[in-house]
Amino acid sequence: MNHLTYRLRDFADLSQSDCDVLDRLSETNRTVFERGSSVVSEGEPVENWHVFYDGWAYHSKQLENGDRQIVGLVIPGDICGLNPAIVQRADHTVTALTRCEVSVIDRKTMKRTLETSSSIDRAMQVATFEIEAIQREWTTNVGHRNAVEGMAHLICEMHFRLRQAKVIDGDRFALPLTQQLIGDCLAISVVHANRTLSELRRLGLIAVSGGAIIILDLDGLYEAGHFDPSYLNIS
Amino acid sequence: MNHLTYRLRDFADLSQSDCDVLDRLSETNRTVFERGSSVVSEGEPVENWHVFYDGWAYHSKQLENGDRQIVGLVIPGDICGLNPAIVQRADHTVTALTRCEVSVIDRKTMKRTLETSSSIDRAMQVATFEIEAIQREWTTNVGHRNAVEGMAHLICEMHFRLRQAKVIDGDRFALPLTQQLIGDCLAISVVHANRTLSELRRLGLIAVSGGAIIILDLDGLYEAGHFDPSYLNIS
DNA sequence: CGGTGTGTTGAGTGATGTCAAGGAATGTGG
DNA sequence: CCACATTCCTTGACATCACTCAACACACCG
Repeated sequence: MNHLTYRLRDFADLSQSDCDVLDRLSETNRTVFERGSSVVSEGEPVENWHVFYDGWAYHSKQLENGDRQIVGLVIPGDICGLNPAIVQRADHTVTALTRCEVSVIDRKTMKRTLETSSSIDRAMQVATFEIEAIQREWTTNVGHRNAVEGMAHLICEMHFRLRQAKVIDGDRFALPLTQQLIGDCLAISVVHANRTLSELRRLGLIAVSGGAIIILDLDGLYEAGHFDPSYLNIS
Repeated sequence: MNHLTYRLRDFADLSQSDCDVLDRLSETNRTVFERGSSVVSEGEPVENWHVFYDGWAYHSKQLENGDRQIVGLVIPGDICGLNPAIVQRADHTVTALTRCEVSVIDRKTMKRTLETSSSIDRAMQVATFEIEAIQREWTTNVGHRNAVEGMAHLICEMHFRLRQAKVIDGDRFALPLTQQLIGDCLAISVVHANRTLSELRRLGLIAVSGGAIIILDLDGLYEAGHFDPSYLNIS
């Protein structure tokens, strides 16, 4: 069983044959997207499903003044929420943060698969709803929390999701985001992102080393970010 | 055909029998929620589908410090996005802004209906994705736009959705939100919401009269809010 | 007719943005 | 292995948007 299938098992009870189907599905049409390249572009037709076998990406919306709001992060094993059966034109862009291996599954194949297995269908729906719940939390994070709280919350979320997805198992993880991009997640300027990160270090909550975040005080970080992971366990 | 069914026809091709089914569905179990009452409460199990035949509501998340972020507005004919087939516990609260007539449809009945008609199934999925797209736009609105832009955007969105849903047909509509609640949508304080509203009036974009918004200059308002409705037409 | 929720306005404060400059890290071609 | 470019990080000074506190006006309602 590959790790994508493994991941989707968290979302629904999958039979052995479901798992085989998913394994095959994720291994065909494996496409590589280099760091910085667009997987889906705002305004363009959505033709295929994109399932991230490996690599990170971000969902962003472009603003008039050149700013960019990041509306979601994709980690290995995530599906990209844009459902080509429903969405005609993408309302946002998906960009690879690292080199990504993506299973590009065309609409029809996926349709047939979902019709054949209600468990897989359910797993995809649950995954979609998790994205939705995360989105609501982000609105809250960006809106009502200050920079320190928001950044602590973001780090907690990524740590939790990475552990849940079994991508990591300790309190250290690579975060392939520049401070500019972190700022775009939280809707703060680069300069302020930098100061806020320093503040979290000063508080002894995290350390940073070569693009990796080391969580020094998880409880403290949860508290600082008012992080409550229940939104990540909706089903 | 009742107006709820009429609304869902925007989302999928519904046959006459689909419409009949929906009519019957929305007319059974019609429950009234008085202004201020909770339709769904954060943390509690989600047992039923809620389809708003009439009335406004808001989705909100409670914060530690007593603040509240409104993460979405429900207008007549909307479904409440919480899908009881997927979501076990609500990650947010849904509260009636006006007296609401809600069709409360239990999970099993809906399941049977969705299995019977793929068009209805599709309509519900499209409605769900529209909510998701709106949510992304709100994250952007709250994050990267200042108070004037954000408020202009919010008014544009509601005006557009109300027209799309055929709830109104002119440039005037009742907005059953106090300035406190408007502030909670945009993540600004009441005081600032008040000043921002005055600013929009001063700019000659809108007028306010007894809880109703009158749009004086729609193009100007679109521009002020950088409003582009394409996210509301995803399918 | 007083109470309660809502809207309005002023004054002072704080968080975050902008601009600017330089330093560290990383990659590339010679 | 070095020279250089580029990207990213860091820090300081100053500006601004939005917040808080506070007071009062207004309207609806029992």
